[in-house]
Amino acid sequence: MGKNTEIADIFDKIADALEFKGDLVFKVNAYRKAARVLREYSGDITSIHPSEIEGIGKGMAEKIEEYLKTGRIKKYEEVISDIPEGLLELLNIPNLGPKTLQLLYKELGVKNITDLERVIDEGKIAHLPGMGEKKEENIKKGLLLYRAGKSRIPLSMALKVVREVIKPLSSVSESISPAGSLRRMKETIGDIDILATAEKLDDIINTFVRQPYVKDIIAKGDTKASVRTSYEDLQVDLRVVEKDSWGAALLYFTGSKAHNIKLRGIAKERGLKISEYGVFKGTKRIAGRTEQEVYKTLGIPWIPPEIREDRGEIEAAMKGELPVLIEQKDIKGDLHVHSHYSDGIDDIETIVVAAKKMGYEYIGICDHSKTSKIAGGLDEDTLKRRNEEIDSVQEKIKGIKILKGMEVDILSDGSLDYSDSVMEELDFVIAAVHQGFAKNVTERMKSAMNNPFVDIIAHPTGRLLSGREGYKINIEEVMMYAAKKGVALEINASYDRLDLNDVNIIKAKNYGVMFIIGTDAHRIDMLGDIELGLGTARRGWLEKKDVLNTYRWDNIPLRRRKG
DNA sequence: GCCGTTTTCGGCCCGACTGTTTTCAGTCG
Repeated sequence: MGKNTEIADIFDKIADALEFKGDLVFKVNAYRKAARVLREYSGDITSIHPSEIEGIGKGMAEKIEEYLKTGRIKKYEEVISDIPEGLLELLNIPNLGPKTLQLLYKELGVKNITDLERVIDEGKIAHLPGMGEKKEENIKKGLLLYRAGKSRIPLSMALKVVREVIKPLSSVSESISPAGSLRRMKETIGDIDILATAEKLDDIINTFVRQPYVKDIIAKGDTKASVRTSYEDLQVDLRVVEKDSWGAALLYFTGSKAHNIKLRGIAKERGLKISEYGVFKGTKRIAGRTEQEVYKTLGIPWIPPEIREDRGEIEAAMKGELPVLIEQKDIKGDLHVHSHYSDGIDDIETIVVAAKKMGYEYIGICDHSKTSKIAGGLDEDTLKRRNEEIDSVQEKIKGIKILKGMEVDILSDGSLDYSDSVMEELDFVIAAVHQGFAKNVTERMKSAMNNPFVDIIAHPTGRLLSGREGYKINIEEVMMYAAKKGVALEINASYDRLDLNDVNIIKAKNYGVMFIIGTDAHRIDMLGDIELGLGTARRGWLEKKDVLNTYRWDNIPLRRRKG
């Protein structure tokens, strides 16, 4: 874990503690904001003065320096000194906020989750001032959810669910769109947000809560309903608005929260007020039908949802320096597809036909090398046979170039799984770590990059969204070396990887790294995962020129061609 | 605690829904 993250975690804990104690909301927010910007900061915190970062002032900067020097922050130790360990953890329980927790602690002596369970069982909460039967019931429900460990689901699954959820609502809606973190293509999704509009607003709400996928109605009002669905217990929030508010509501509901807060702050400075109903001058609505209209009142162009994270996009928009983000139509081919020669399902012809159908100009067949035995890695003879088959399929199918690639293992001593003479015969090589995750990975990757036939490093951090931590690696060092050597880093689009992720992409781009977006498809229906990789690349501010597989094959700036 | 093209003091995004309330606090997003 980097220093940035360590300090961010402490700031978040300070915020929890202060909130619990009933300190000023603005102070609490200041700590939360500092934690967020620190966590996402793309530079080296030790090489600048922290207060240069927006959201970090004198006080925070002092605490950061204190931590870098001594490894601790006194303020943190002070604020938690009189709070029992494990108490603040209870703030993660839905429907249980700081005020209620403070009440339970003071009046009933609740110090941990066991205590909380006990006072619920004994029915003690309902008798407290401001509490009642229903509040107690809601806390009980929240505790069950918390126990179930309701975690975030992968973007790919959320995209599938949202299509199912929207289907039956389309006929009663005039417009309907996913919003929230799903529209921003975040790698994992907490709950699904949907915005809709129609002549009769309550029709949509009523249709929605009656769907067979609704397991439990959490809340239902005139303009908003929340339900728990039978899809993995996923929560779906539906909000309906008048047509004139569509753009303002879509903006508001898409977030991120930090992006909205900044926009609203800027509006306020100019005597305007932005809400989900529109932009207001006094009581007069001056915009709101489209997102473009809302941004325009602030004098800035429309900002793509994927970068609405308050990571400098609003400032860039004001200066007219928004990136022109990469799009699906820019992708000329997929360079990371496995065939049945290793651990893929489909034969080469099937893959090529599918790739052609996607409109690609080329497709890179990219199997595992010999050491990856479990994944059916190819020895030199099998590789030769595979390449001959590629030649014969190429004879048969025109209009798409089939490339001979390999995902070559980086071995535990940093050497590569094939000799140079084998790799030289290939169109391109992706080098990858598949074993020894804790063994000198940084050095091994650098050593692999010293080989002139290595064009790309696959899934550079090795993390899996489903929980695997990834390599023990200094990723900044790898980025710098990749930039120096002209080796591209992969944005692996496989639903469980999305590696590099958004923040690392921004960092790598700043170092001058080039990228590929590869699906790592093991069957042809996974070629569509390119959508996930594109979303991630866009979240990383990438433009067409940053990504190798947007170039035509004859002028793709591969390392081996640059000499 | 942060911040400043009205401000170094006095602001700090805005609203829906729920449950407890005779006018509002808490939680959530």
